[in-house]
Amino acid sequence: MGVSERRAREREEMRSRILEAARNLFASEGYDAVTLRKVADCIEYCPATIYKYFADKDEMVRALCEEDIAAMMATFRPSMTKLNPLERLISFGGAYIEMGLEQPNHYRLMFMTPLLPPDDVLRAEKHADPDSDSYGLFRSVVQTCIDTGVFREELTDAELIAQTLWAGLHGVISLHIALGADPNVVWRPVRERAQYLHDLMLRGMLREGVEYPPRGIETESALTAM
Amino acid sequence: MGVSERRAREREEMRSRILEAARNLFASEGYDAVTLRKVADCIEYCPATIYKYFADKDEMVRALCEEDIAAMMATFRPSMTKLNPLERLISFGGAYIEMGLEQPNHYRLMFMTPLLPPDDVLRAEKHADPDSDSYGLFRSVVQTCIDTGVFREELTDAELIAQTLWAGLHGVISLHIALGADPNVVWRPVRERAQYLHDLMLRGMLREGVEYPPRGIETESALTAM
DNA sequence: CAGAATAGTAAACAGTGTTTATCATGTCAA
DNA sequence: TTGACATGATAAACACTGTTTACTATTCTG
Repeated sequence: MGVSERRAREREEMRSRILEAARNLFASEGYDAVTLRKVADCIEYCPATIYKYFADKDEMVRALCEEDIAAMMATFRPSMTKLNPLERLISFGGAYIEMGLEQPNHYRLMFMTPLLPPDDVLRAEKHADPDSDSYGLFRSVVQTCIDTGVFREELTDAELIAQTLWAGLHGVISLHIALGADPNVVWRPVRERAQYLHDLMLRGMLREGVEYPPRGIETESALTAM
Repeated sequence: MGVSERRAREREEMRSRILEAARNLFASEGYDAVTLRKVADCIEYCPATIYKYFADKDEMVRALCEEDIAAMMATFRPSMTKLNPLERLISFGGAYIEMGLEQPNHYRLMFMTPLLPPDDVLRAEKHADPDSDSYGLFRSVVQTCIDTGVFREELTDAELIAQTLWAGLHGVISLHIALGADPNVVWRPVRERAQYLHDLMLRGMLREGVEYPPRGIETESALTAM
């Protein structure tokens, strides 16, 4: 009965071939540049064939995005064990920033584009997978910081803290992606702004007596990811 | 020679009629719902006519957005004179948050969508107009705060401060617009998060001894705008 | 070996933003 | 007043989208 396994494998290979054809287009030119006809031409199949592997264009590009982002965040995981909770948090933020700046098209689709009303029950289960649930991982790091007394006494809501830190970094990244080329604003360097806001938020949250680690930690982990 | 004035006026009226037809569609259903054929049907003209008044769809919708956003921000201006610099800053932030939450489609187009390479020289001059340059106004409020000793001594760069505060608030708003309906995140109420991050940033910037004003100021000005 | 399931395709469908060629009309100088 | 001209408006087409349908082969399976 090895035939069904082979079929599944061939199917997976075809799926990957489609995604790889779309990947270059998307990463370099964005969502609109990914045309089903272009992708089909690239792999020498007809456009309708793609619908045998993906429900629609959006599902295809989102699958590709999730793969790539999960892969980038995965390269960051090993360094987590070597650091203390606060360093882990800082390092995670740094990796997130680099990810957004290096893959703006990915970032734009995943974090700056509202997803259609799901009406699809399969999505919810898919995200339960901790590898692709970066937010869940981030929140658990925040929880660890709370448990080890990193934050001020009154800060007990991991969701609020995680969402606030996320929003801050997301603001710098997304504003840079959307308006970074706007000539009407004299932008300060985006990494400096990200660093400054990151520091500002964390210092405002730290319990008195907890020392803020020197910079360089998140830079190292970002370098290993490149 | 009143004929050319009348012509210009008629042209402006027609322009307004187009924009008003597009406004409802856009505000309630977003960019993609604004179809040139729908707009044309609505005003009982043919689609090609719109091109006599706007270069393309993007210019049309952006013109509409700028008008509406400038109008919302304008309702906020009068209250500025009554407040001290720090209160003004806080009030401005509050108005910005309300604007983003009340007009998500406007916000999305103007602050979450990269503008095409301008290659158009007219745009630069247009934005010199201080009424539509909300960022310039905001930065000037920041500068006043610097000049009156609101911020810590080392904070002397109005651009950096303005861009950082903007990024923070933008992060909360844009993340809410893009992923606020994501069932995989247990979101805390968006206004509370905006308030918290706003406070967090400002408190981290305040000079020692400067007291942080109580809440309620920005709520009042937001109410007058409704 | 018959039948079901699947991969793949050509062609069409229903939209989109945009351009072109053409017509009508109101303006203005000769 | 008339002829030239600019302008507003249009019908029709263009060049694309994403997507669906009807129809082939091919391959596996009971």
